[in-house]
Amino acid sequence: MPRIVAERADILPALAEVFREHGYEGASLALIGQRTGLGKGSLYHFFPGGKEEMANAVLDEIDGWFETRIFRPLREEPDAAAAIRASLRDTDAYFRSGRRVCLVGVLALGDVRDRFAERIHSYFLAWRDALASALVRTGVAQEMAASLAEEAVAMIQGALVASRALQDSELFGRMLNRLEGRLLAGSNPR
Amino acid sequence: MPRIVAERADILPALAEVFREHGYEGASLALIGQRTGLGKGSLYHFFPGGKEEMANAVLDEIDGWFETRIFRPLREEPDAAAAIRASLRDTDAYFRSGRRVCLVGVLALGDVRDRFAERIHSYFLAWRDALASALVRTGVAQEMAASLAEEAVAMIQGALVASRALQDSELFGRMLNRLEGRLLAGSNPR
DNA sequence: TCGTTCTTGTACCGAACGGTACAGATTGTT
DNA sequence: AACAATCTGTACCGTTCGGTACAAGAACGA
Repeated sequence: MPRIVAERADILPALAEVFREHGYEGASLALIGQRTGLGKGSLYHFFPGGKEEMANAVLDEIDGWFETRIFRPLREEPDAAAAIRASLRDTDAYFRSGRRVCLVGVLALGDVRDRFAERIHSYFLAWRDALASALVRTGVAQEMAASLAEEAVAMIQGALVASRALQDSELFGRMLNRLEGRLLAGSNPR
Repeated sequence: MPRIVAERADILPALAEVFREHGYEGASLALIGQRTGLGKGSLYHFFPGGKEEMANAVLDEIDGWFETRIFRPLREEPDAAAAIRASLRDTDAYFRSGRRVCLVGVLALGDVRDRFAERIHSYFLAWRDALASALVRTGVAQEMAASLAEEAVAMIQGALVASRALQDSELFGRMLNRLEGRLLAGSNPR
């Protein structure tokens, strides 16, 4: 029997895409096997806990990506306005201008929300608070920053839904641009 | 065999709730039967086309509700600002302040999007255009109205995702209030 | 009272589901 | 060369899936 994959991290991207496209329940083991190129044997070797462990591994990777690429810069970057601009650019790239969906958002809407409630909660919380922190550092008042951040997080999720529903590939970009304008309205222009 | 339901319209509300809570694929016939109180025999008597026909019937009802309660008033009500305010109030009531989810939005994110693509598309289009029409009548320029309307529709969807993700029962209301402020910024106060 | 039509519960179908068991192939170490 | 550890394909488990078939009960006009 030939070896194909050395580490389970190697298949996480494919795994994530399956969950994104089909949701937790819609991602059958047959589909996962097909898209990752691994049989059930291998899948259960890497993920003894089955689908739930697979989903958690994917969520781990997503958490890690957003933490290093989005959340931490927003919290720590000295030039907060630049960090906000960069985070919106990275967000656009990550979601492929709306062609890709947010797995955490999908899980939040589905009936598996309770199973992953804590992870979903902390992901959204981290995003909102990191953005609020950056806004405060651009000179926005605490309360206003919290409102704007909450709005921004919802806007991004809503833009993903709307861009798919309206099948408008440019809607996501438009929305992010307007969002940038509103978030940085008080700070100096680039 | 006792008769329970006279018309299939009688079970649409329960049917809609099952689809909302579990998505299209997650709504199994067993679950539907349990929640509607009907056996498979009755379900297939009322909906010979199976689940797909059930979902379409639910979407029909949703379309109808929004058309009469939200879209038409937005397009036709002489006092456009009042119509916008009323539509946001009705939206809050319909989605139970975020505790209820938008079935059309859920379908848009899932892998069944293609099967219902046209209905999803026209629902979002109708909402956006009706709102834009009302905004124009309050004195907002055409282009600005289109932007605001697009933003509002996305915001509502995003607020549903965020309120569930953050498990914050007041988020949806806050968001609608801010939305009302932005949409009616140019018109006379109530 | 008798059919006829409408409605319903139940048994059942093949397929697909998530998950398990395990033998055999590959690999690295000795 | 021989060994254990690692990996993987396949067959199989019980359950649930969407959907079909159908007999029997209720309603109702004749």
